[in-house]
Amino acid sequence: MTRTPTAAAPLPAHQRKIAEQRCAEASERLTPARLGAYAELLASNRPVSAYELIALLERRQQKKIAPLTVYRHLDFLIRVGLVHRIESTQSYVPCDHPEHSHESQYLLCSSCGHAAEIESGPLGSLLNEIAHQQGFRAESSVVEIQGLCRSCKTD
Amino acid sequence: MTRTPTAAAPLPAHQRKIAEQRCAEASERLTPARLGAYAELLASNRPVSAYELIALLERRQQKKIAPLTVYRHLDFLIRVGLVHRIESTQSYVPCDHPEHSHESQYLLCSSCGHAAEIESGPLGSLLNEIAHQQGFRAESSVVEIQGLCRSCKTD
DNA sequence: TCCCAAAACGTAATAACATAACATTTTAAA
DNA sequence: TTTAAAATGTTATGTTATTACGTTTTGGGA
Repeated sequence: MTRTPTAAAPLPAHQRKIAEQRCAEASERLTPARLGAYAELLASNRPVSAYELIALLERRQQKKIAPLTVYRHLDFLIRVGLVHRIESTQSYVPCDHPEHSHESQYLLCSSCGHAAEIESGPLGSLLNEIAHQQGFRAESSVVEIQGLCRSCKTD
Repeated sequence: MTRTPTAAAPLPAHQRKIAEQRCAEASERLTPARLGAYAELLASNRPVSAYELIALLERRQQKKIAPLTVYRHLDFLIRVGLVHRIESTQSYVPCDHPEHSHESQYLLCSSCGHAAEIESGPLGSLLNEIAHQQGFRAESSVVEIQGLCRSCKTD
């Protein structure tokens, strides 16, 4: 029995539901192409560059995709809070906790490439406090810690 | 009385001395070209992109400069701790406190473009603590807070 | 002083990342 | 069902950064 080629990376129902919720909240449309890009990011278990994502999607869909197309989808996914951009490596990663929007804060392993999201209330508070002390109105923030994750440390 | 064109941006003696100290500590050579790039960054009072820096240096020196040249000088200046790279805007800024090496932590004004370095012991401690809790060996870190500075907030 | 290896620099080409400009299609709401 | 906004398609181009390779400069040891 033959199977038609997979048209998109599998997207667990749970993740799909959250994606739909976030888009509804933001009054944004979750189109198949956007969902496809999100699913592909989820299928990679590490941050990927925009051009890597293009290659993955082209392989999956067996057709050419323009860079602009993927950049638009990434902009969208970031806008609704499903994806974060890793500034120090110019790559993109699905948010680990997309239920609610939040700042991009990561531990980045330089050996295995894994990006672990930081969940720290005190960190957010401290950043706000620092900005406030300087008379600065913070609108967004980025924290990226480079190093070796627990697994790679021992190698 | 005519003057020869300025060959390099003026570099205050104080800054020059610190640059020499940092290079000595790092056993690195402070060449005229490296010093020229540093002086030009100091002369701009905001982060500049690598290609903006090329344009500034070309105008100053009245000659073509290859991108690689400037990237090498930037790598050097970052290596010895005189310059920081702003990851979220892909630009470069002289360190406000180059006396000692430290992580890159900035308040970035999206209106006037000013980059104000954050001096916060607690922030560094908290980042170390967070990494340590996760079994992560931190090697470097970046903090960038985007928003409006005190002056621009009121506009 | 001269030799030599390492560091710095020069040149050209190209890779990698991102957006502009403009036409067409899809969608959801009036 | 019309229609205006959103999304997408296509092409070109702008911006950022590196690779490959050859030459020059530098500083320390024979």
